[in-house]
Amino acid sequence: MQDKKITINDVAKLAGVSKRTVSRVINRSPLVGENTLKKVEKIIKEVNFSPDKQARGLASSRSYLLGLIYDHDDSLSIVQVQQGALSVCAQLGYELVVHPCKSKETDFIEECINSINRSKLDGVIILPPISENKQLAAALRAANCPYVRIASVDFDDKLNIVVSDERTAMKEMAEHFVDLGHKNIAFISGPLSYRSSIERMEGFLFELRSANIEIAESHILEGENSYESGMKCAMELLTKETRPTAILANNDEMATGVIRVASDLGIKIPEELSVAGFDDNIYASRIIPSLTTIKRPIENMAALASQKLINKVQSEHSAPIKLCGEVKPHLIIRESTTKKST
Amino acid sequence: MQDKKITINDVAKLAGVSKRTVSRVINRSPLVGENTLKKVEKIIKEVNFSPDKQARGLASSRSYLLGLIYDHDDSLSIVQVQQGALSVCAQLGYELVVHPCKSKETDFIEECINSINRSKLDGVIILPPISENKQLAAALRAANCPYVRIASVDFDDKLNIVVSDERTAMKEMAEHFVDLGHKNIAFISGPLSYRSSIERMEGFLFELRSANIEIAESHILEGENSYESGMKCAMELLTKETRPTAILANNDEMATGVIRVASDLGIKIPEELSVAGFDDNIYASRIIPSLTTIKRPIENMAALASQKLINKVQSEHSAPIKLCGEVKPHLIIRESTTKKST
DNA sequence: TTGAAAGCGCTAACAA
DNA sequence: TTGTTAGCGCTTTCAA
Repeated sequence: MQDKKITINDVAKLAGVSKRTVSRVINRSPLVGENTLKKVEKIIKEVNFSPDKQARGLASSRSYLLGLIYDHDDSLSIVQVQQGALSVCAQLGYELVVHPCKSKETDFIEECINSINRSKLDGVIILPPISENKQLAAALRAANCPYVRIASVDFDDKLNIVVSDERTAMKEMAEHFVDLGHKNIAFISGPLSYRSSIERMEGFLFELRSANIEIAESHILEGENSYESGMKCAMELLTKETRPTAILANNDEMATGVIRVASDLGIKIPEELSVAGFDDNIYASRIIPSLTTIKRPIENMAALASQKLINKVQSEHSAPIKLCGEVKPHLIIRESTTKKST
Repeated sequence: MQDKKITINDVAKLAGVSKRTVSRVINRSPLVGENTLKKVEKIIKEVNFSPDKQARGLASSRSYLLGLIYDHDDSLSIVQVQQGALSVCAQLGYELVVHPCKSKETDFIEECINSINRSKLDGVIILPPISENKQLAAALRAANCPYVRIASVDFDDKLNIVVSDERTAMKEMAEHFVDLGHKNIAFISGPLSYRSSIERMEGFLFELRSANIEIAESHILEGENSYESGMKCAMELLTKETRPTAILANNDEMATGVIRVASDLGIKIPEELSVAGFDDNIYASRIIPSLTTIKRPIENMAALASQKLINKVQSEHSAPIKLCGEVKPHLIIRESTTKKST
């Protein structure tokens, strides 16, 4: 901790160049002679110099802070997301600031923007479902705050969004249901105001139709993506005269609610009822029966989003950014689904 | 967003005072005349001025950034913790930076300290179990970085720690087991290198002894707090000749593992086996059967920790800090425990 | 109780 | 390709 007081001036002196040159080296400016570059870099290493973020920020009006905006109700996978984002941030000298917000309150956008301004965040990553919020995106643009949205559909400039193809993933799920011989299928959608809900639903229904299976309208319920909502919808579905033999829920939370209700009603899963979800949240593999679901590679998506964001933020400066993995969701088959009983 | 450029100079001019005076107002210095104070505060409100954190930080070598240090393996309740901390941070103008770390890697402490220095964090909150790490605390002290630890025992200066009385909570649990008539009880502890594991175990065993119940040594297993570890221990316990009628695990994760194994072995919970955990994590109420457990008010603890930390950071400056609620853990009885079958 | 001036450590014009 | 000179917006000596 001794070396904390080393400043750009010290480096400049030691290297026998000007401050400005050191600054150029730090910022990877191309306008530095090979020799000077080497000399300066050597000194920097030797004295273990790292530039002061605040000073840098004050001078260049950047903060090296990235924000993570998400709805605080819907934060189950937030840990993985943070991990993914951090893996990139740490590498590139950015810090991650968390900002859960309450999308139900009317002034949440204003509140977000204020907070961003106060901390001068260089940019933000927005998680679903508020990543779909148009007003938020517009406000961000107005405030001149770069953002990257994580979403399931391509509703923004390529540079502003990381998408996972949930529609196709849902087809896999539908195939799985078909393979198992289910015909009397029910679906609990997410709120239809979300594009992702529509995507998932359409992907599922479309593929089912290709297999000549049509879900009765009464077997499609609009849920709210919560456990409680899953229970409510399940109760409705499972007390019908002709009960479905398989239920797909828009997410694992709701699927968990379905399993709960089925259990309470004495309906055996998967023997009498197949249930599946979406997300592969932490508990999907641990509940009993373990849940067939679709894994969303949310950690990778967050990493990718960070990369995109930092690229934008650094625009002119060149930054060597490693690209990271796949963002394709895929089916995971577990205990909660099985062949339709005959 | 218009008002972004307003600086302390503008305010000073408008109020007809010097920069320095405005600064005093901002920092709640007592050396300001009543009238001046009012005048300046009025202007500040009018023009919606808020001081620039970076400039402030650069000048005063503070960052208004607090760090949250936790082991990235053990991050299930991290969301609540963040919430609690943020509720306080936001109020007092601090931002929260997340820092998961890998306590298993040898240089994790160095890595932490580096990261703290780089971002000039004003202080950090350390979550269990690494809150118990002595070397980490020592390194923090050496680096002159204020910290507050969240823990289950009082092993540091009052100002540096927020404790929840887990020992007493465990007594409640023991009473519950006794009330249910269990005598053949097993316990899966956490790693015994953790003080919290010891606390919980001793609290439990002690109270049991008061009721003249002694757990056989073979019925006390040391787990690792993970789901998998819970399964492993459960397998051992449930395949013994005389199987326990009740199992308490050191946390919900392990309890979930126990439930899984019992289910696989065809042992009915709670009829044939009572199971309980500790933490009341997100899923404790949702698994089947729902889990009897002890709720740790982790959100409140985090809020309290933030308050303590900010108090330390601001030492001389007076800061109006609302105190927040209880940090007493308590028993929650759900489906997974019941009377010993006769 | 207040103010003037000198930085905090860096980047950004503008020259050279 | 490099250096000089100003600041960024605030806090902090030190005087008044």
